[in-house]
Amino acid sequence: MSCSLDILGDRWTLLVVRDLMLGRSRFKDFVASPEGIPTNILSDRLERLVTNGIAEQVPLADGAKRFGYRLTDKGRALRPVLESVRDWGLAWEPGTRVLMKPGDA
Amino acid sequence: MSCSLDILGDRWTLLVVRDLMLGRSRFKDFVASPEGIPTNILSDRLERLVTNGIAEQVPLADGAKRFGYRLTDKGRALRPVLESVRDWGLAWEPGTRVLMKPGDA
DNA sequence: AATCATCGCTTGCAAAATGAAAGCAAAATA
DNA sequence: TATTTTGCTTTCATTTTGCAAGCGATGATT
Repeated sequence: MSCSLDILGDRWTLLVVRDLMLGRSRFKDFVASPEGIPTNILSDRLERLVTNGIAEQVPLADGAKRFGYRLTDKGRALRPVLESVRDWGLAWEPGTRVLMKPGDA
Repeated sequence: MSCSLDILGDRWTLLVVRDLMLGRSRFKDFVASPEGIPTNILSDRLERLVTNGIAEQVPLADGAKRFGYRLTDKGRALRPVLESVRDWGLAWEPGTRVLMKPGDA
């Protein structure tokens, strides 16, 4: 648990993972999410996700020079964590709404 | 998710919840956990857990003047979160060991 | 081809959170 | 009563956060 929380234990990391799980892959998409992550934090979190093997960089389109981000298997394995956090919020925190639906990506 | 992470999204909160789930209730017990939480942080986290309705204070023994902490229903509802985080760590982070076993408390 | 807007960051800086250590009064223990 | 333990609080240096501005490279437009 402690090791997991060294990686996941902050306000932003799991939100980025959620966006990745929803299929978003580009910097601007993460920035556009309703929570409004600061760009320097996003840079740092993406870098950490990559170094921790949770996400990886991929070329965006054929021959494009930009890159996007995508979850690895290790990253996709976080789905139960995201779902349990979401479900707990829905059940116990009033005014919580769903951004990630059960069947996504 | 964002609302949940406002409460749970840091390195220590879920570790304290885990200790509570294991039945620990006293300040010194949380301090004695192997992760070594600083006492000022522990104070702050216990206070937040109480104000967020995840834990509550209870008299320790009959007529004692000390108080301990205990999970509320809302706090106990975090079990799936703890378990999914633990399971992910076990599966994907090498060198992770189990402190909280499936059948506890 | 030239211009312009967008993208994916980085930098600077103030404010907040963290962590180590020491201190301390009330409670428990001897 | 004397001593130790407990449950914190305080202090302060360091790190992290968050906002804003800036900036070169890419992509789109004309």
